[in-house]
Formats: sequence, structure tokens, C-alpha cells
Amino acid sequence: MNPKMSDADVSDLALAFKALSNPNRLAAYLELLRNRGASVKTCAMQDLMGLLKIGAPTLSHHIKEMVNAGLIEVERDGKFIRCQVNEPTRQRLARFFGARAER
Amino acid sequence: MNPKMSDADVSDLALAFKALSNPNRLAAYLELLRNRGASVKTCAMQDLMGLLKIGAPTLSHHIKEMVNAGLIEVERDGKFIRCQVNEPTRQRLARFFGARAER
DNA sequence: TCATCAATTCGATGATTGTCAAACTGACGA
DNA sequence: TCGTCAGTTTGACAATCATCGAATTGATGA
Repeated sequence: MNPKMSDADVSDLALAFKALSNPNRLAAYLELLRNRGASVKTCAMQDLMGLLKIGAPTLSHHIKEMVNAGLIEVERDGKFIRCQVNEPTRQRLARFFGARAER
Repeated sequence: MNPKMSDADVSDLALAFKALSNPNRLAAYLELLRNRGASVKTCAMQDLMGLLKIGAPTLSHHIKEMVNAGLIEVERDGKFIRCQVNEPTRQRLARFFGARAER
């Protein structure tokens, strides 16, 4: 039924799911998802630290892992960083679960 | 934009993603997804062992974890088991990534 | 009844992970 | 130029995970 999938695609997907398997990372991604429709689409690290009772080193590590998994993008802005969700990946994940269209 | 999400919902989701974060489990789930449209929607353990160069004890463990995460359902049929994807969870995951309609 | 077969449970082990504190970097403003 | 601030890197450690072999269970068919 579905076009089949290479081993490489499977391990890319597994990487994305692994990144979302940690509750703190998931909550961070969820926050970025919610910001997707807002006027300011990005979060700095301190915004996320407000939600996630974890230290800066840990969050920095989590962000790096989400970037590495292709889930989010990070931009530097002087002292700050700006995180936002990676759209192509988000859409690929939605399709994986069998979604068809999206408004 | 989105209705917000309880901590419990977040950890349920994290559990599902953790289950999909292992390449072998992901490949098994993928196989069940592909069978979703077929006439025989279920797989026995040996069907999955054909794909996944791992032993029966390990696969049994993986299946239990996917059941526990709500990703799949398992039914006993004599000596065999029949696995298939859990539809409500599948749809919830598709919606998580922002998909709207389906089919 | 008994041998076989599908699947599960148990116990162990090496690998990976999440987190922290401490030290570091690089940008900004005084 | 200096102190401070946002974020990063490093090194460590406890906890969790994936996998295996061996033993077990329960159903089937001879």
C-alpha cells in the first residue's frame, strides 16, 4: 500500500522519535509547535527553561539532539538563540502516521 | 492555537515515541502499518522475526512494550499471536504533528 | 500421553541516556 | 576594558535499555 521505505529512512525516523521520547524534549517541542501559529515563532533557551525544571547544560544538550534529529532549527542572535520547528520534518512525521491532507 | 495538553497526555505521548525510537520496534510497527490496508491486517511473531534479525525473546519484549505504549493490539490465537496497529493512537499521533483531515 | 512448536519469563551484561556541577566562550553594556 | 549574561562544553555518575541464552508455559497434533 505504501511506497516502501529504505533502511536509512527508517533510522532517520527512529532518530526523530528518540528525540521525542524524553518528556522534557517532548514538552519543549510541543511548546515550539504551539508557537508555530503565533506571531513570534521562536523561543530562546530561557523561555524553554521556564517550563522544564532542568538546568541550562541539560537543555542545551536536548536542543542539540533535536537539531541533530532534524526536528527543530536553531539560529543565533547575539547572546540568544532562536529555536523553531523544522517544517519539512514535521510534515514527514504527520504523513508517517497516515495523515493525508493538511489545510 | 492548540487546546493545550496535560502532563499525563505528554507522558503518554513520550511513551509512544519511546516505543518507536528503537529501529527494530519501528520496523515492526511500520510493517503493521503497511498491513493496515491489506486483507489480512495482522502479523504473528514469526512474520516479524523474518524482518528483524533478533531473537524471539527480544521481539516478545518489544511487542509488550508497544502494547504498553498503546501503539498496537495483540490477540491470542492458540499458539500464535495476532498483532495489529491501534487505530485511535495512530490517529492521535497524526494529529499531534498538526495533520487535520485524513482521506 | 508425549514430542514439538510459538511465545514468554528470567537473569545477566554491555551500551546508551539524562542529569548535574564546574569550567569555558563569546557578546553586550557600562 | 571589565563584569555580566546566554549558552556551550566537559567529565562524571546513576538509571534505563537492547539483547541474549536458558528455562518455562501452554496449545497442537501424532
